[in-house]
Amino acid sequence: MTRLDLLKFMPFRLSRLAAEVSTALSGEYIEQYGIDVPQWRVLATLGFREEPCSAQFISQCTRTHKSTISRAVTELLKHKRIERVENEDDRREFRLQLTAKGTRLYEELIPRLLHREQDMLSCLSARERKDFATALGKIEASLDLVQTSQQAKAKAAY
Amino acid sequence: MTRLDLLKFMPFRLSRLAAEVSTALSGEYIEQYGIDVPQWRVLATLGFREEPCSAQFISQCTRTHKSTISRAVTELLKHKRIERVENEDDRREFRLQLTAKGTRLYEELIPRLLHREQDMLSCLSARERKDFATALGKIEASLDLVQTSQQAKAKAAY
DNA sequence: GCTAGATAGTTTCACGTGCAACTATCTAAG
DNA sequence: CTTAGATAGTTGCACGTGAAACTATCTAGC
Repeated sequence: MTRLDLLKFMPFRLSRLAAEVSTALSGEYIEQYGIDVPQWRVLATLGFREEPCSAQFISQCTRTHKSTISRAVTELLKHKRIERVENEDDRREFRLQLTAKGTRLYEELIPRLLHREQDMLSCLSARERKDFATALGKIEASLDLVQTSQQAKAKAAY
Repeated sequence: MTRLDLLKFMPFRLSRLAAEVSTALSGEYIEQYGIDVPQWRVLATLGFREEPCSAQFISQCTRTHKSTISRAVTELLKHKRIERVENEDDRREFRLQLTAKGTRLYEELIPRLLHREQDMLSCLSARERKDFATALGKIEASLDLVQTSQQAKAKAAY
């Protein structure tokens, strides 16, 4: 009889680890500002890029369902952390960007989160960290998860 | 201004990868039998161990909320894939075990899932796979995620 | 042997999310 | 110009999940 140790089964380990990491992060910092994971993803995308982005673009970049992004955007708008700019060329689409308030929030959040990430990886040597990231990249690629911003733009454009 | 590329941020990558792997697995095989992830976790735990386990034990092993396990157990019982054995020593607790039907299901599922896992990791060399698993183990350990069956038993016992 | 607190498991409730339907707008074909 | 189909974004709905309350049972202290 073939058996399977769940604790050594990669899908389970990934799921467990992702859940733990996510709650560790959102619990300590994100929740503090009353923003949840989807809102954080919107902020992170807008903060990282220079140009304003459409909701569609954010949805594809972050691989988050458009309705989830829509609700996150609504919430961020309500708290004036982002703002919408009408797109003259296509009035279905809105360009989103951080407000001054949103930028401050972003700049407060980033160092903390990066620090947390480093904390989490501090159990690995520099070499191990690099290899781990590379392996992750290969798996992502094989699952067709690698969405470059170029591809997203291309997709968004079509 | 410090920036953060979400696509290179480990927590995001883990979350995305875990979600993708999970749906790939559950979509193709688990859904086929009408069992969801929590039910699969119960089956996997019961199938892997020889002795019947309590719901509590499964909850701790799989790090899944006890109410979720409770619902999964109810569903599995309904379809006669597992059965309950009264515990004479402690009548609050029920011991769970696979039925013959459940065992057949388990034995059908395991090879497929293991194959899927290998598929997923086929983009890595043997060495890379080993290193990846080791790194994952270190991160799990640093987050105190490593729940050995011994610890679970100890916890369950107290 | 009673009582207070702990524990196993269930159930209720609130909430976040994906899907599908919907509105508004754009584009291409005739 | 009109119409059919595509696309951006929103909303209603169904569902799964975690927290907390609840029931039944166990254990320790008196």
